[in-house]
Amino acid sequence: MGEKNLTMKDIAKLAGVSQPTVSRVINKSSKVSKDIEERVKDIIAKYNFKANESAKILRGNKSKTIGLIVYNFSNYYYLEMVKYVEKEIRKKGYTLIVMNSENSKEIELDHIKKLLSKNVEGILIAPICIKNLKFLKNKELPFLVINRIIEGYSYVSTSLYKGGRIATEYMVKNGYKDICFIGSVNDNPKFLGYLDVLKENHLKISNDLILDLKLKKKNIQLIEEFLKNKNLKEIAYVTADDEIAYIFSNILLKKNLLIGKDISIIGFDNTIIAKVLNISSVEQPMEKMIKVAVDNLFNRKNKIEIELDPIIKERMSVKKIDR
Amino acid sequence: MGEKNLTMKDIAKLAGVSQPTVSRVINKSSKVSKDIEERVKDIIAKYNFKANESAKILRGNKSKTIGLIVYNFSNYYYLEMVKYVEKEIRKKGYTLIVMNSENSKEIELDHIKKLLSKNVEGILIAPICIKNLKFLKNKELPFLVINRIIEGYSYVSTSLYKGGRIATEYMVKNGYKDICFIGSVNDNPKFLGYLDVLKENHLKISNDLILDLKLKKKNIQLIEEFLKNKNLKEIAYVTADDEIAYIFSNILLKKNLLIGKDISIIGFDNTIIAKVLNISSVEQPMEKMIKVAVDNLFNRKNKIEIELDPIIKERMSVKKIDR
DNA sequence: TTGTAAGCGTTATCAT
DNA sequence: ATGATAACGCTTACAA
Repeated sequence: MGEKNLTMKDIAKLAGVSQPTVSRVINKSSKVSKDIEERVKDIIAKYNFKANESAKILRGNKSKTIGLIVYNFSNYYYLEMVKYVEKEIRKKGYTLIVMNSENSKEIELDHIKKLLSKNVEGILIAPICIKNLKFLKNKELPFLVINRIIEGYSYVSTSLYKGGRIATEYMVKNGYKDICFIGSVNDNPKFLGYLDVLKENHLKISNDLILDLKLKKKNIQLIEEFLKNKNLKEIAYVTADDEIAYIFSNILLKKNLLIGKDISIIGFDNTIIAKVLNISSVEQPMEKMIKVAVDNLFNRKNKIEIELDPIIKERMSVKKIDR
Repeated sequence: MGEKNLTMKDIAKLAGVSQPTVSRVINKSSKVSKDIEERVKDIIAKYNFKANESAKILRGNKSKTIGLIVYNFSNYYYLEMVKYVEKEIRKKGYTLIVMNSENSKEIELDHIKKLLSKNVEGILIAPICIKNLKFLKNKELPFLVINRIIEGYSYVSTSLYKGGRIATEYMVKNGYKDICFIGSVNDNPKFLGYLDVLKENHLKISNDLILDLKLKKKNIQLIEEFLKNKNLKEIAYVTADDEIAYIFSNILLKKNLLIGKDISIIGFDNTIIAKVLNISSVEQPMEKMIKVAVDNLFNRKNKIEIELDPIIKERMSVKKIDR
């Protein structure tokens, strides 16, 4: 009980050979006689020996580790990302370090520096600060922006602009003229997609139809205000994410308005929330995105700019209306 | 672009001092003259230098890293765990390696060996194989079983037995005599809690009330069978997790049975699913559990056996009935 | 106060 | 085919 990790030296002594020979057996880096190989392998198996990675890395070996930095975990979307990234890199024999920057530039930079000092082979980052990316760019380390499109950097993302578009187009196709956008408006491609579709269809663009807030419980009054004097059944709601759709729909339900019957709403991200809530949602093909990202993280010769198309996962939360 | 990571030697050269002096400045390990300190610090800041961790570890320093091994990520419960573990250890300046053993003993052992070779300072593990724990026990490394109670090992967990009890007692208190258990029965403390409460209250224990299956879509027929010839409105449903509650409730809803009105059901884990579904659920105090686990991972002198109490998060999915 | 040198556990380059 | 040895980048004991 309480044994220190064995070293190659220990294994070597147990096998009665020199330490480099153990290394040779493990790495098959040069010929070793059959009987010595057997002997060493047996001891390695018996003790579940695994060579110290720090020493290997210091010597110049790969760390077989990548880092994932996201700016929050409150959205289930990013938690799911952890699941897929771990799965995808494990296939390649890699290990995952997970970091949350909590929307802080300083924490994000700390994380990046830490990953560099840990000799990771690559970084996947959902960034909040371009300056930090600039710093990373000056390094030898491969990195890829995920889930955001940032000019001048390699990224693998889903087009949130297109997401905003297809959600809005979906409502247009279902006959709606008054289409609300609920969610953050600033610097939000989803919102731009929403606006463009309205313009193209000569539909009303009005502050009256735009609810720009992070929905919190204390905002219920604001929402009540927002809903006042509206013919609710003729309005469609495009939300910036499922969480918002959830909170919003909850409020509507308290007014005895039934989703898919009285109210048309579409979520974003197709998380477990949309599934359970049984509402349509714009799905970002997460698994595919992560697969593409991981595949491209290392083979990166040129800049990579991949923008995947979102799709709508339909769940009957939008009813057709006659115009 | 493409710069290699700097070393202390590089910093030393830039500052015109010896490499150990740089180390001294960084670690404040001994006195350094004011002006040299300034000079070195400026260069470190300018280049965002951070010392190579592999070298430090090899030299005997702490890795400031811990590993988390869980046996699956399909349950949202474990994804949430990632969030809290990362948060809790980040407070202490630690970094998190996340691994999924995918219910495989072999993968689990590989993960453990990998973490050892990476010189992590501790391991939190939701294990599937006691033999692997035994292996870990022979090492110097602190580790803690989370979310399971395994005799002979240190653990921080929530009592699933008590969880099964309070869920069942809740139904008893609400007047039910026929209480169903839905979920895996083998080696499941929740199920034992359920059984004990039924016994203590002299209530019917019958295979007719126990649905032992992992609910999949293809099992719908089995469920239909299960529900046949039952007076549904007089039965309460205790489920082994929210996911099961979700699938089950979906089936009930298709029969136009309304939760909280026609059907009484309680979930387990109080995940986002229960929240969105708006059903009561047995909550394991995850954040607290992780806090306790992380706090105790390193300060472990003796064996630690902490079993937290679950609580019921009430959401009106259980209606009282007259007996 | 500062520099020199040893050593952590590997891999790779030499000899033998 | 195998062993001795240097080097990776750091911390620490020792020398100056």
